[in-house]
Amino acid sequence: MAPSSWFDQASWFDQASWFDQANRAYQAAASARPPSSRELAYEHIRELIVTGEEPPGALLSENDLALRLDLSRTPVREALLLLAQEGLVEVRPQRGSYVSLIDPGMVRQAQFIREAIEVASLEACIENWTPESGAYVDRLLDAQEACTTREEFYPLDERFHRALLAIAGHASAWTAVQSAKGHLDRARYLGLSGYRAISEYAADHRRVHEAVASGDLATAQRELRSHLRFVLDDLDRIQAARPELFSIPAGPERRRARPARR
Amino acid sequence: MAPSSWFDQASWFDQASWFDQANRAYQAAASARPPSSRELAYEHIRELIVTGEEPPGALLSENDLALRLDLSRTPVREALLLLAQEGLVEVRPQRGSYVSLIDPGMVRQAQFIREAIEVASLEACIENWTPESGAYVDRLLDAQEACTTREEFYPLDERFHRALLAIAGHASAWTAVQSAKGHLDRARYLGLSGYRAISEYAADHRRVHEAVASGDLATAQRELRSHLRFVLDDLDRIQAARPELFSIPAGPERRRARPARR
DNA sequence: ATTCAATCACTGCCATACTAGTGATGTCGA
DNA sequence: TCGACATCACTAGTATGGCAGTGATTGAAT
Repeated sequence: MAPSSWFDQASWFDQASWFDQANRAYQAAASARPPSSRELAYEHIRELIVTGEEPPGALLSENDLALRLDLSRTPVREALLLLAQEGLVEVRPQRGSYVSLIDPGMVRQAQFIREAIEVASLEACIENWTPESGAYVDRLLDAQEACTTREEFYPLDERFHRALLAIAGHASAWTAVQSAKGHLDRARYLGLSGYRAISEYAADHRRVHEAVASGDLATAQRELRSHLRFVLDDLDRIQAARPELFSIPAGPERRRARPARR
Repeated sequence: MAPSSWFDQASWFDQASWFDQANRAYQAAASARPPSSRELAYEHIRELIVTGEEPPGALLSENDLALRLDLSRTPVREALLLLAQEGLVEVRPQRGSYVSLIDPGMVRQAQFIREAIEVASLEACIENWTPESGAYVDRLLDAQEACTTREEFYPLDERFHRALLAIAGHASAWTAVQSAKGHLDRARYLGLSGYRAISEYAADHRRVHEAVASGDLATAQRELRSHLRFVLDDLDRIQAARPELFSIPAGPERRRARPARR
């Protein structure tokens, strides 16, 4: 196998004739110009949050982040603003910006939105199904089944779900899914040790794929729905294990030690 | 009738015992502190765009807006950033910020997302249905049927859809709906003279209400779906009538005359 | 008349300075 | 010992200035 051949962006777009124009344009625009400081800050901070490196409740000081990223406060601040709109950061005026505590209600909402969009897209997905898209997804699933670590699997997982939307012609709905997904991914990273094996997720994907390929809408919807809902099981376990990360019991706590005076 | 008694925010929240905590908290936080300059700028500019006062393609200069709103560029800039993420503004680095041209694909996506979320919420809506919520919606519909102008109707329309989500326990999904709704509302404002009368929209609402109240999920879904899809018909008519507002044919044009030199 | 390069007014991007608000800490008085 | 209060370090919010990129205008050269 040559795993990188269908893994890298170029081949993805070469083969992806059904990928809609909006997505191409977005990629083109993004690659034409070096990423702005704001984009760098956004990506960096989002990564910190989603992977749990900055856990829920942690203080995200504009000044501190600006120093760490070697930027001025302005782009950092704008990144935090976007993350706040996404719900991953809570800005308390004149007090501080914090990594949002995990609000179980919020996660369920995110789950609801994601499920609503992805399940609803299956109908168009089946209509637009072609041998090419089938072959693409098939290769994606082969790769997933060969994965052993989450780090390998997660990008492919994301690509699978994104591909279904793209095939349905709703690629730009991915933005909405993604902003919901931030909350879900954060829960997944915390529930890491994996109550459910990667192989099972891949098997879920395979079942959805087969149902879509055979035009069985009801089965596809059922399989996708149950696949997406596993996150919620994780959620309960995580909350039982680490209640301090959740918003119900307590307010945010200061995590970072106060820096020494100059 | 005492129209203002169920129209104002206070009574809405007093009666809305099923309204979720997130929403209360949001309202409380919003009312506790006077709105920030950024929020003012955001609301103001969004209003300009959605109502069509600044038509698609219009230049929105940070400097110009800052002068008009008597603010510094920072809050204006941040408002534009949020609007850009929402898709209502297109920022072209070093060139200018423009009111997004109406992208029919984008509107369809917004429609798809909105429909997916609202239709999916009906199931929980029926489960959670109570006499109180029924009575609230009923009064809302009475008020809608008494409306004669769009200005009266639109807020009530929004409240109806929001109430269905709230009853379903998915009130916070409204955020996602709303950001999609910006695009749809813009289309509605342009298609103004109303190919479809307000009374018909109100009648749609009534049918959805009755189906939900009687627990007829399938009918409720069908009615809501067709109700939401009428926007798309408008869309085609508007595009035929005013193609210059759409993104397919041409690039953005300068609308504002260049100011005289000093 | 046409081409092409210099110019320039304008843009958004980023850095920096200043402000007002907040809450913990330390101090003073009972 | 304990409580009220002044202080102060730190926060995000806002204002402003300098920058580099962009594209239309201009005017000279062909």
